[in-house]
Amino acid sequence: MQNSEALALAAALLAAAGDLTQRINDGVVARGFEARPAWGFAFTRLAPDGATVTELAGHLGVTKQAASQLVDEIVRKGYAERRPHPVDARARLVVLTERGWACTRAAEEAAAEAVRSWTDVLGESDVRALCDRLGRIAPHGPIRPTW
Amino acid sequence: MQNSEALALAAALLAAAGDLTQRINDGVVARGFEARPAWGFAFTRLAPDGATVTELAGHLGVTKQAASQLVDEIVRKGYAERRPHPVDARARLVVLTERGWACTRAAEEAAAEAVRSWTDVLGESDVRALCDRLGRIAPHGPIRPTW
DNA sequence: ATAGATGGTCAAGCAACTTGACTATATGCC
DNA sequence: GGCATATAGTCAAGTTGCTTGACCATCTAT
Repeated sequence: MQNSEALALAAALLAAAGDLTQRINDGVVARGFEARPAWGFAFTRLAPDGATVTELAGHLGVTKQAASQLVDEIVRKGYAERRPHPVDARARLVVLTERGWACTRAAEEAAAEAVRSWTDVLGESDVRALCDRLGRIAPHGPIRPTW
Repeated sequence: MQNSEALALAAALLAAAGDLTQRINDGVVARGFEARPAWGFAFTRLAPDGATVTELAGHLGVTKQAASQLVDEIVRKGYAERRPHPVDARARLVVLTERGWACTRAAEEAAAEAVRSWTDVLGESDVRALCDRLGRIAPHGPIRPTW
C-alpha cells in the first residue's frame, strides 16, 4: 500500500467517524435530548454501575477537573446524580438517572439508524465484516479526541 | 443488528479514528514537524494548487475567520505562504512551501506506518477491504470534527 | 454607475479544556 | 494510635480554538 493511500484511508476513516458522530447526535436531539458527543462516552462508562469522577476522567482521557465539569453539567440537566460512594468517603459515585438511561437508549437507536444507512450501501454482511475488523484494530485504552 | 451493537460499532470506529489520528500526529512530530491534526485536512486541500481562505473554510467546515487564523499559524511556522490571487484581487491564494510539502510527505509516511500495524493484525487483504468499504460510506462534504 | 454579493481581516466573546493550589479522606508504616 | 504520603474531588485562573459581529476592498450584474 502506498503512503498516499494510507493517508486517504485515514481521511476516509475520520470522515466516516465524524459523519456518524453527527448523525447520532442529530438523532439524539431529534428524540428530545440534548447531548454533546463526548457525553456518549461518559454515559457508556457510567451505565453499568456508575463510576467516580476520576474513573471517568481516565476513560475519557482528560483531567479529573474536566471530567468533574462534565459531570456537573449532566447532573444539572438531570441525566445523572452524585451519590456517596459505598466504601470510600472521599469519592462520589456518579450514576445515571432514568432520564440518563432514556438518553442512552436514544443514542443506541440513533446509532442503529445511521448504521442502517450503511447497510443500504454495503449490505448486511459487509457491515458485519467492517464491525468485526474495526473491533480488532480499535485500541482499548482511553478514548482520544479525534482532532 | 441490535441497537447496542450499532453503538459499539460507533465506539470502535471513533476509537480507531482517534488512535490513528494520534499515531499520525506522533509520527509527524517524530519527523521534526509540529502539526495539529486539523492541519492535515488543510494541507490536503492546499496541496494540489493552493486554495483561498474561504475555500479552505468550506473544506474544513469552519468559519472563514477560523480558517484565516489557521492559515496565519501555518504561514508563521513556514508551511505555507499567501500569494496574490491570479484573477481575483480580493482573494489571496494560500500555497504550501517546500517545508509544507515535506510535512505532508511525513504525514503520509506516518499514516502508512500506522496502517502497517493494522496489516499485522488483519492481513493485507482485509485492510484493503476495510479501505474500500470506508471509502464507500464516507461522506464527501466538509470534514466534521469528530467530537 | 451603482447596488449588492463576496473575499478577507480585526475585535470581542465563549466553551471546553488545561495547570496550580487546596481540602478531605484513605492507606501504609512505625 | 499516630504520622507521612497518596488519592478523590473541587475551586480558581489561564489557554486555545472556535464563534459572532463589524468592517473594508473588490467583484459582478443590471
